[in-house]
Amino acid sequence: MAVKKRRTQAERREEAETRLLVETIKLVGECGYDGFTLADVAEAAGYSRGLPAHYFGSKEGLLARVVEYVTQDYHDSIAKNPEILHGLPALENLVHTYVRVNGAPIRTFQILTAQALVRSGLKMTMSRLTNQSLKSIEKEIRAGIELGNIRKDIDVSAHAAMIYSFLRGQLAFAAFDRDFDQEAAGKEFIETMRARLGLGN
Amino acid sequence: MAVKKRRTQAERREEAETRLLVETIKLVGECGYDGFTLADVAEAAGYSRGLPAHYFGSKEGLLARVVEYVTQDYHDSIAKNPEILHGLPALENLVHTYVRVNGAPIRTFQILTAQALVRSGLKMTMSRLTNQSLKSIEKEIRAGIELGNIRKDIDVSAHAAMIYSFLRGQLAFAAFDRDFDQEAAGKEFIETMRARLGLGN
Amino acid sequence: MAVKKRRTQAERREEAETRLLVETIKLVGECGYDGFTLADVAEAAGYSRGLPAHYFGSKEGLLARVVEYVTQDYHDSIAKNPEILHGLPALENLVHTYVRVNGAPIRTFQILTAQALVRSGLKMTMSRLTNQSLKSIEKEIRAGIELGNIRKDIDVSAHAAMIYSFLRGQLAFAAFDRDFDQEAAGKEFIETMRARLGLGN
Amino acid sequence: MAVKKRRTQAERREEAETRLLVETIKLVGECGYDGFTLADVAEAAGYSRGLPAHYFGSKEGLLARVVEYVTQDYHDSIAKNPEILHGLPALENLVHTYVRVNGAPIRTFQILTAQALVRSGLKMTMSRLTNQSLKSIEKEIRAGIELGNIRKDIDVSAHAAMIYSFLRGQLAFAAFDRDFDQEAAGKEFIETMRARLGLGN
DNA sequence: AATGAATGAGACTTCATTCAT
DNA sequence: TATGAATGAAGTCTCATTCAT
Repeated sequence: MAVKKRRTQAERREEAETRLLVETIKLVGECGYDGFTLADVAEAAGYSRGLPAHYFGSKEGLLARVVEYVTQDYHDSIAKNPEILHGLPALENLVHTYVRVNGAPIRTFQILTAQALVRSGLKMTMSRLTNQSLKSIEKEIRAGIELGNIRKDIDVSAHAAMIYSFLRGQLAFAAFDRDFDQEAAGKEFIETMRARLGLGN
Repeated sequence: MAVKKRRTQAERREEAETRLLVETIKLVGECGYDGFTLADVAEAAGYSRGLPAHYFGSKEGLLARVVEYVTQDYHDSIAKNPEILHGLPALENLVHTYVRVNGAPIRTFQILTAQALVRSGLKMTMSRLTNQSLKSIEKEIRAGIELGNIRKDIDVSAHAAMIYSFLRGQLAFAAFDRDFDQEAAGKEFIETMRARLGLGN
Repeated sequence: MAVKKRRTQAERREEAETRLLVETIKLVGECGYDGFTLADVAEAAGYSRGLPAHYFGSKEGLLARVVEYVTQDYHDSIAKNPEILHGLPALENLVHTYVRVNGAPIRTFQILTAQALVRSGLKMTMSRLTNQSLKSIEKEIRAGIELGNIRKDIDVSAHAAMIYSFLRGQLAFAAFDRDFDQEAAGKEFIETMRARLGLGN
Repeated sequence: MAVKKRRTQAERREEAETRLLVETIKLVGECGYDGFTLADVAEAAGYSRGLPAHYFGSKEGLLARVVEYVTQDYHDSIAKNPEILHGLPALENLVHTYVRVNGAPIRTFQILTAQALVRSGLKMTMSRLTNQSLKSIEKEIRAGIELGNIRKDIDVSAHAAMIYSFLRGQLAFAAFDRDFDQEAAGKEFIETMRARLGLGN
C-alpha cells in the first residue's frame, strides 16, 4: 500500500504521457500531421487542454516523441525474429514480418516519414531507424554467405538496399490500400530472393 | 487587334497560374503540405499577396491543382519509355527510369502521397495513378511471356505488385537521402529480376 | 480626387499604424510594459484584434517601434532649441526644455528605459538615443568654450555625462510624482551650471 | 531537543525563503519584473517548483517581499555613511557612495522603480524611499549651513532635489551601460557642488 | 484585373495556481 | 512539510479570406 502510494505520482505522469502518445498516434493516422490540435490530443486522452504542451514542450516535441515511440514499437515487433534462423531464412522471415504489419501505426509511420523530409528534428530519428534496418539486413546477408545458404558473389550493401526498398514500398501500399494483397507480393518477393540469392539447385 | 489583346491577357493569366503552381510545388517539397502560406507562393512567383486566392479561390483549390499538375508531370516523365522495348527489357528500362528521377519533385510526390492517406480527394487521384502503374507493369510482364523473354510460371499481378513496391521504396529513399545509391540498388534489382523472370541462362 | 483615391490604401495603412502606436504609448504609460495585450491596443485604436501582430510582427516588434516613435518625438521637441543660442545659454535652454516635458510620454519613456535593461532589441535604440544626447551636450560645451562663455578647464565628456544624468533623473521624478517641482530644481541646476561653467563674474 | 528541532525547522524555512528572495532579485535584474516564472526561481534556488507559491502564496506576494528586501538592502548600504562627516563633505561622500554602487541590484532597483509607475503598491514604497533620501540630503545641507561649510543663500529643498536627480540619473546610467564612467561624472559633480555650495575663497 | 489592407477565427504556448500524495 | 502532477485561463501569433480601391 505504502509502496503503491509512493509510486503513484510517477506512475500518474508515466500513464498520462503514454496515453497522450497513443492518442497522438491515432490522430496522426486519421488526420495527418497537421490535421489535429494539441487540444484534440488532450481531450482524446481525457486530460486538460494544456497538458501536451506542458509535457512535451511543443507540438513538434510531442511528434518527435511519437516518432521514437512508433519506431521503437516497430523495431520491437521486428526484433522478435527467432534467433534460430540466420542468413536467407532469416531474411525470408523478415519479409513475412513486414508483410503482416498493418493498421493505424503504419499510416502514422508513413505520414511521419513524409514529414521527416521537411522537419530536421524528425529526420534524424528516421535516419537512425533506416540505418539500423539496413545494417541488420546486411548482417544477415553476410551470415548467410558464411553459413553457405547465400551465394558469395553478391553486392551486400546494394542488395540490402534493394530488400529494404521493397519492404518500405510494401509499407506504403499497406498504409494506402487495405485490400492490397501483401501476402502475395511478399511470397513473390521471397521466391525472387531465393532465385537470386540461393545457391542454385 | 482586339483578339490579340484578349489572347495576351489569357496568356498572361496562364503564365501567372503556371508560375504560381510551380512555386507551390517547390514550397510543398521544401516545407511540407501545410508549411507555407499563400503569401509565400505569391512572393516566390513575384506577384502580389492576394493573387493565389484570386486565381485558385482557396488554398485547397491551389493544392488540388498542384496534385493534378504533379501527377500529370510524373506520368509524362515515366511514359517516355521507348516503344521499341517490350517484356523484360522494358521492365529493366522502367527501373532505370525510376532510379534516375530525383530532386524536388520526388519530395513533393512523397509528401502528397502521405497526404493522400488522410484526404479523400487526394486519395482517389493517387489510387488512379497507382493502378495505372500496376497495370502497365502487368501488361509488360504478359508481353514478355508472349515474346518469350519472361518465364511462363509467374504470378503476374503479385510480381507486378512486387516490382512496384520496390520502385516506390526507391522513391522514398531518394526523397529522403541524397547520398543513397539508387543506381546500385536499381542495378541489383535488375539482376534480381533477370534471375527470377528470365528463362535460365 | 483621383490623386486622393490613389493615395488612400497607403494612407489607411499609415493611419492605422500611427493610431496603434499612439494607443500603445498610452497603454504602456498606464499599465506598464506587460500590463496590456495586443488585443487591448487594437481595441483602443478601433481595429481588429489581429492587426498589431499583423503589422508589427510581435509585441516586441510593436514596442521597438514605440521606442523609436517616442524617442523621435522626444528628440524633435528637444531639437526645437533656437539656433541662436550656443554654449552655456544653449545648455540652460536645454534644461528648461527637459524640465517642461511631462505627461504620459515620459512615463512610457521611463518604462521603456527599464525594459531596455532586459530586452536587447530595445537596448540598441536606447543606446543610440543616449549617445546622441550626450554628443549634442558635449558639442554645446565645446561651442561655449570656443565662444568664451564657458571656462576652458572643463572635462567636457565628464561634464556632459553629469548634465545628462541630472536630466534623466529629472525625467524619472517627473514621471513618478506630478507634484515634484521640476521648475525649481531646473532653475537651481542652471544656477549651479553658471557657478561651475561660467567665467566668474 | 524539541526546541532545537523546532529552531532548525524555522531556520531552514528562513534560509529557504532568503534564497528564494535572492534568486528572485537576480532574475528580476536579468529578465525584468515579469520575465521569469516561479519555477525559474525555485530551480535557481535549488528547490522544487512548488515552493515559491507555497511560501509566498502567489507571485505577487513574492514580488512584494522582494521590494521590501531590496529597498531595505539599498537603504542599509547608503546609510553606512560615516557619522563623522557633516554638510558639504557628507554630501560629497554620498555622491561617492552612489557612484560606487553597481551590478545586479541596481538593475533590479531600476526595474522596480519603473514598475512603481504603474503599481500603486510599489509606488508607496518607492515614494517613502525617495522622501527619506531627499530629507537626509536636505538635513545635510542645513547642517552644512550651520557648520559654515555651505553658503547660506541656497534654496535647500530645490538643491536637494537637484542632487537627488543627479544621483538617480547616475543609477540609470550605471544600470544601462557598464562602460559608463561613473567615477568621472561623480568627481565632476562634486567639483560642481563645491563651486556652487562652497564659500568661495 | 490586380493589389494589399484589414478581419477574425483558431492554433500554440505559457504559467500561476490548485491539489493529491 | 514539501513535491510535482495537472488544470485552465489568457495571451501571442498566424494566415486564409474578404473587400475596398
